Amino acid sequence: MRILKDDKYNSILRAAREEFIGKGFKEASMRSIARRAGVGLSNIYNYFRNKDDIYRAILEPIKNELFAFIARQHTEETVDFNRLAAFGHKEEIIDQYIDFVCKHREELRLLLYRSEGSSMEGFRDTFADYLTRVSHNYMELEKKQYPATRDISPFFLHVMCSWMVSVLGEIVTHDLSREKIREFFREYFRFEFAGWRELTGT
Amino acid sequence: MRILKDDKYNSILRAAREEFIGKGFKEASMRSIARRAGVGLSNIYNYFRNKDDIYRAILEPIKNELFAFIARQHTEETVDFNRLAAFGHKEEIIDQYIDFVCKHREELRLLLYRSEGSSMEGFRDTFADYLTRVSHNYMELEKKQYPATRDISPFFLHVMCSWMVSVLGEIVTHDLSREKIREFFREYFRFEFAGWRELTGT
Amino acid sequence: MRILKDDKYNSILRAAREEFIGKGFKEASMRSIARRAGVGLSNIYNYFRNKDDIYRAILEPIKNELFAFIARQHTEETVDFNRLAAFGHKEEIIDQYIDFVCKHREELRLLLYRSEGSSMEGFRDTFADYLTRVSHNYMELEKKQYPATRDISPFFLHVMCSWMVSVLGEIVTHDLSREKIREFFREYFRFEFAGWRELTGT
Amino acid sequence: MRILKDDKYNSILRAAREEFIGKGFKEASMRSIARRAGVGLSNIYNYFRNKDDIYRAILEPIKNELFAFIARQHTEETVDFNRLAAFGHKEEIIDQYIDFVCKHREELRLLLYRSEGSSMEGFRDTFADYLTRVSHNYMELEKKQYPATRDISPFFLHVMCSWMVSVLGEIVTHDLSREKIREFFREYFRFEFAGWRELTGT
DNA sequence: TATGAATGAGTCTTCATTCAT
DNA sequence: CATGAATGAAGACTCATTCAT
Repeated sequence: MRILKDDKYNSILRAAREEFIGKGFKEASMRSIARRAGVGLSNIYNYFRNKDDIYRAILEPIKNELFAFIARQHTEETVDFNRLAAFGHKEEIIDQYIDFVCKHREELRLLLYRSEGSSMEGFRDTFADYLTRVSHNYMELEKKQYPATRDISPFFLHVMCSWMVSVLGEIVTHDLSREKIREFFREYFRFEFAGWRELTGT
Repeated sequence: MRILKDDKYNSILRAAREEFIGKGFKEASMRSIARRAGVGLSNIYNYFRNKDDIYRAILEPIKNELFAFIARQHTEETVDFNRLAAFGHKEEIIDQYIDFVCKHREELRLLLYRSEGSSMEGFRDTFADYLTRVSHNYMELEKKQYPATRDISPFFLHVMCSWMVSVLGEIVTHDLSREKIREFFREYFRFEFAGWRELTGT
Repeated sequence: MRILKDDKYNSILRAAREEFIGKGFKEASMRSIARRAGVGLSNIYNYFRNKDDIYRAILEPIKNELFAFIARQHTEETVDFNRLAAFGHKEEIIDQYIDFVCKHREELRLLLYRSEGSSMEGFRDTFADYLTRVSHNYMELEKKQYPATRDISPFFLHVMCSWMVSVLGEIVTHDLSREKIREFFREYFRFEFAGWRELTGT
Repeated sequence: MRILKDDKYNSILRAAREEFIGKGFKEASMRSIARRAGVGLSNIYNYFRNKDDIYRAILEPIKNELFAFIARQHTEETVDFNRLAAFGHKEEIIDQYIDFVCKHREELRLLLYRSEGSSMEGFRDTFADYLTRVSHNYMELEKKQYPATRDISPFFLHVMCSWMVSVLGEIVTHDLSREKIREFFREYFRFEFAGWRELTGT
């Protein structure tokens, strides 16, 4: 029974994933999910409360993983003026990121662009806000160490972060090889670092 | 009759605008538009062919204006190595842009993020591609004049342009005052210019 | 004005003919007719009372011509025992018939098979009944002259006549050359005549 | 539940039958069927996929029975030159046929004349073609045994078969008693047989 | 746990016709 | 004579969810 239950649960989840990825949240249909999963439509409601519940069950883990990854980058090391540059060159970190992105390309696309109508709608903003908060903290710390660092406006910081989000969006939208992504990141970090120095005067 | 007709036409358009802005294309309902406009549902179809037709009637002008604005920036002046910087500082141009953005904030948000299901879906990409094409041409010209200019990868250029799109998105999403926007642009252009010089080696 | 009016009248008629032939009565749409005719939709109602009115304007003449043709065959000559056979061989009559059929193939198809919903629906029956009545009269006369002629049941007569209708239907449905039609009639008359003699004992 | 389900299923089917018979396929409305059946409109779609599906559920069995009957007549006996005549006189076979026709009068009328718009449209042709094919095979066999048999044109054969179809149509259209039908068949077979001999020279 | 039945509001679009001008 | 606007009902079908069993 336990096993059977898990089986169904998972097959519903798998079916829903396919359906959502294929059609986006709004267009996805419970009927169709049930059909794909080989489960009675109403039986789905024994496993999930509603459509949105399934959606979250699929995307929340990825969202958490993503957030956790970001958090880790900004906490596990001591603040370092050259961190940003360093970050750009630390291949292992980039590799982890690329791994993650490639593994969840489709879910991320879903999350970023096709969540309208669900409780995850506005994820782009949520994510950008999260990045902004984290970055802001980071900059505060940095400023304590290097008081000469010039301020940048909160909104610009926000736009920078939403840029990162859109960068993520572009990557998952285009089918780039890992090598291409790595190349891109190199350009990206050089570009960003230069701009950053210009603004902060460091 | 003429006047009456225009009245209804406009009230339908206004009602539809509100509805679309409030719910996005997919969620907007013809019934609701009719109710808002104080018009018989079927009568709408004497003015517009279908839902999408109304949608386009609202957004196509804005889209065209936007594209025209971009095109104008890239054609009416001779190629100039310092153009980008110059562009960044030409207050009048920025002012025009800000005017436009502030005037059509809501429509642009609609266009960028809530057009799924309509014939305008994928506008973010369409716009980014358009920018990419225009920018690519511009860089070709520049390279002819300054052969030393280093190449940047097409994908990076694409990401840069999709950044501009997301910048636009951020601006219309947050309720910034004109002054805030202007401030932002100043930072933006300095940042971008610095990054650009780093990459192109100029 | 008169001329102008006739122009419109005729162009509506022509447009309607195309529409009806293309879609049948039910599926044909007034809007579409108006569009084809280059006439305002509501203006049609200045020339015709309603959809059905147009339909009749197109098909009644053909129907009348057809009925008149039948009537002529059965009245203009004195009753003659060998008439049927004779009829079968009188090439000129057959030719007239073929002319008529070929000229109005499409209208006849419309009339016979696609009039559902109009006041002409049930034309197959109407026509068969008409033929039955005419034939019945004819047989009465014949019986007066040749009292030995055996009776055939009214229903059989009716079926015979509805056969003629379906023969007409088959001809207009298949794109037969005039020669093929003529050949067919020869077989048809021989067959029919033989059967007829068997039943009437003549 | 099983019983309940069957109840609803059948009441939908019954309601649909009435509706279709009353209005023909095109004019029948799902709303109206639901009303007649005392069922929620959308609930119908738990039993049938769509309008056409219901239509087929009603008519396919009758169609199959009809085709099967024809096939049986033409296969279960050895070819026999006098078969046709024999067929005409074999009362039991005619009786079966009459039974079938009387039992499904209304469905047959529906099938033959009011199926436009459904997947059964063109049944008259389908049926006539089927008869033609079967008859053609039969004649081939006969010709092998009696090489002297003269040919008749394919189109004439086709018309003969479509005559049978229209005979069927006439029978189901008029409310004849079984006795009347039987009488009619006697005449019909004598007539047909005589014509046939005339043409084939046998 | 599983199911099939049920619900009721919802979708966009088309229709023939009438009315006021 | 001509028009565009207006009407109101109708079309088939889908939706996420709940209920009884």
